[in-house]
Amino acid sequence: MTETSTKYNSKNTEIKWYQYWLEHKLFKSVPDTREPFTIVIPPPNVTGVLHMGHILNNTIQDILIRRARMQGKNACWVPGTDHASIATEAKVVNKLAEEGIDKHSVSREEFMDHAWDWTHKHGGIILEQLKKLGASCDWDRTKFTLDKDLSESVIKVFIDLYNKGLIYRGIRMVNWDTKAKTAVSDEEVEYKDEKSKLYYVKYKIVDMNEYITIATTRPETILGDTAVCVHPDDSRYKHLHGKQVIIPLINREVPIIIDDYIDIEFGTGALKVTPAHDENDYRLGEKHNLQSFNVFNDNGTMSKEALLYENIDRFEVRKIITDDLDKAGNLVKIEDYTNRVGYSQRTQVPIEPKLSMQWFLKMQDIVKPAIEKVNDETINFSPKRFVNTYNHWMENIRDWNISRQLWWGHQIPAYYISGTNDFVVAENIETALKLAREKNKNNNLTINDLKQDEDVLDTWFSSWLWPISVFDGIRFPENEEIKYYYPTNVLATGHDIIFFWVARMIIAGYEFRNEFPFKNVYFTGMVRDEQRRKMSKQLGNSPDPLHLIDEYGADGVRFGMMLCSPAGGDLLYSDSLPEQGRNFLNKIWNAYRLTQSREVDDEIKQPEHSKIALDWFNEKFNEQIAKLDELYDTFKLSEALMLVYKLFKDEFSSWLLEIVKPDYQKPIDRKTFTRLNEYFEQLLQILHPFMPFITEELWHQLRKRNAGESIMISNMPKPKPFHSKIINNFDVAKDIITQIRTVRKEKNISYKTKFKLFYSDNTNSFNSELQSVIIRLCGIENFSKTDIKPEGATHFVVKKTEFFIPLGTLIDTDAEIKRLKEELNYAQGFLNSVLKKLSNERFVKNAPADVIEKETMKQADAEAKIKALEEQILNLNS
RNA sequence: GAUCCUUUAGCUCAGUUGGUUUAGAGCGCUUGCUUGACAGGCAAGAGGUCGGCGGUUCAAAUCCGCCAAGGAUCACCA
Repeated sequence: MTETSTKYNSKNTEIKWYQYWLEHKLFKSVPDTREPFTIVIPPPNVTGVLHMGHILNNTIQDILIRRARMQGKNACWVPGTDHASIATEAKVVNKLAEEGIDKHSVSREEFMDHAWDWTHKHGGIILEQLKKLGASCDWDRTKFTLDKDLSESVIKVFIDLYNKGLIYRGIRMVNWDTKAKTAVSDEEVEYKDEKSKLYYVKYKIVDMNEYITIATTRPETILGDTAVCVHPDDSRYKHLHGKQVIIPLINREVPIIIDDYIDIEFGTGALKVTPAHDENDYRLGEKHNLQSFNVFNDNGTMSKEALLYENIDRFEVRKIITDDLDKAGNLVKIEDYTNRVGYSQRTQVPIEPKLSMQWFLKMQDIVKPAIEKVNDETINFSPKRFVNTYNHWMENIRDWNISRQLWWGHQIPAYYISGTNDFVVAENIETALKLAREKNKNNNLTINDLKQDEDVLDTWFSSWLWPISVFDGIRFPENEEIKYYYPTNVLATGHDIIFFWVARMIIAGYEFRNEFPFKNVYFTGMVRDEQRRKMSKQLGNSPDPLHLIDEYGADGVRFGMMLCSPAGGDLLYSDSLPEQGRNFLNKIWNAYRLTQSREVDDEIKQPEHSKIALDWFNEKFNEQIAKLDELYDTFKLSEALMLVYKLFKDEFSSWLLEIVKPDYQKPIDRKTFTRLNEYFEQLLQILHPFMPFITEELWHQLRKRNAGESIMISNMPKPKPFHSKIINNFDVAKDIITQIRTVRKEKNISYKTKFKLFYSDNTNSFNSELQSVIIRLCGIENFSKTDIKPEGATHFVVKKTEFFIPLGTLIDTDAEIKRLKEELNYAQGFLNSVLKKLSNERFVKNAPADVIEKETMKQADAEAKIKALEEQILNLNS
């Protein structure tokens, strides 16, 4: 990039400064005497790649951490990844399958080797990608949920909860993923509306020449039926109470049971009962002591117990059995029907409800502090409305199925002694042996008599400890790091994982440290396309983030993502967003070029207009950064960025720079130059959290810096008292200037043509100090007060002051009158609304004094303005 | 089905405990401006009966009720 280039080139700059930051270890944090500011990254899937959601989420975290660092806090952002049991195992299984290897033909150890190979090869790419975004994580702290220390923490917690009696093992109806061949939690099931069929099938009654017809969406489960259920009050079936029916095709005799769970109105009012494959049927089965046949294999094909169609897929069987039922004369009819089908979030196959032995965590009691501390705002949610969602889930929480029938993950530390119900829980096999010998009072037991549970723990069972375990606070609760960094300050994450993560981390925080894991939770929205569709691979509507960074610069992308991203609200992405960011980068770059483009002359005196403008900007800046702090503190980051953007673009570039700019090729005075640079530097500082690269680049160009110095550890400007009066005065000048510009435009007068400006000020309200600024920006050759209203002049009124620009023949009197009349109209309308209030007795009686005073002042101002306008119109008419 | 949220300019959103001008911003749009930091720019401008109806109040985008549309979460009947 050359000094004279009119365009900012982000690419080289970004590589250079990220290198510099790493070299000088500027992201590194170690405990010291400063106040800590901690963020733990929501760990992405180790095999994942960066998508737009990550960009948004991590930009937010980087903004918060960079600001804290510049405020002098000891900022620590801990990066890392999670092992994503199901997703990663699926990928490894697929890879093995491609090589012709079946998972079950290799040992657990061999499989784990393959999985680690895969992880080392493909894992952590996402962290490298975050560096391109400018993420200022302390990379030396990078953690992985399967690291030794984190794994030990998970096992320790399992044992602890087991010993407290909160973890139990039991047969339950679980959500079975037939592709991953594991149970998944309720939260991992997505329901979708689906067009399906309702099949009406008749079952013969034993010893009667009669049939009972049931309706089902899943005819393949008929093979597992062990009863037909009717409502006790259903008159259609009263005569069948106590009878047996024959299951078609397999001719099994099962009872007709009676239960008021039945909805008489639905279908035929008769329900087939399949206790092994439906949650409600399971309950009926328990209540009525029914048999249970598991008609599916783990992979979703029919099992031996089905008696028919063994090893054929469940959806294939649905078609076959429909035909067979038809042939056998049992199919009555088929209707179209819409119902909701659960799909596995990970593999997108339909969930099969299945009875199986799983490990559960009792939730009822351990959620209590987590509910309380969110509701009393010990933990602050932004936006607040997510507290409702949180409460709803927490108050209806069900026990958490924490076991997964997988190998990739933390193997459950339970050791079976003999059979399946005799086991001990211990952190290793040696301790397990000791416990087993004690438990069975049998010192002859050896390690060979023990067999560890095959299953692993849910990935979230390790990530819920993340804010604690990354500082090793589970294994060593009193270590310096956990005591210094915990609790953390902010968690920034998508609202879609409020239950998976946020809620469970809060639970873990209180359970294991008796303290909240983070003070604030910032929920981001979803990134969608312009039609509000979610970004997805299938639609191909998601841009490649790295490509965007390449094209618009990381700073540009960060700007684009933040500008339109209200907390919790969805972000509708379009390329115009990073484009705006890139344009702004260019603006900053060129503003810098302007400030440095002139020779500095110590001899020339500072012009008055420059001094006035600089003084004004000083006040404006202080006013704005006070607002900025407020916006940060309430997590209104989009608004914070907008404020900085406007401050730089409008106030600094368009007003200040235009005023202090010396004439073409003339030098600039020393005083102005110095102050400009001071303000420029401060602007770079407040811009830095949002756009770290360009600000670092220009901060270094601005002055010679020592090796290792960086804007990212400079002191963030603090709000100072400011004078609103100076700001308000300047606003009047802006108003006048805008009016003059409008005159030029309407009359088509070139900016090169100079003209005279007069004002008539009976009320002495015009602050003539600002004359020099107006002259500077408006090409005025003479600006003076007059008592005689000039002929052939255009008019405007600002506040109570009338202004005249004599334009001689350029004046179109009729148009002038028309414009003034419109203005008069508005002023009169306004005055009326004020008078209406003031003439209302009850208003005058009830409203507070200051409100009435304001209204009275509005009245006076409006009347003065109307008077001025009326006079002008009168003059033009005469 | 239950609970909750949203509805303000063409689009995305601000708008504090009701009262500083008959509502603001960014983008988009319209018009004008090429020697001057930047056309990836500058300047000026148009555009809204604050979803609808009713109520409370001296005063409602703001509080309350009903209705309508959209969305979210949870649950789920075969």
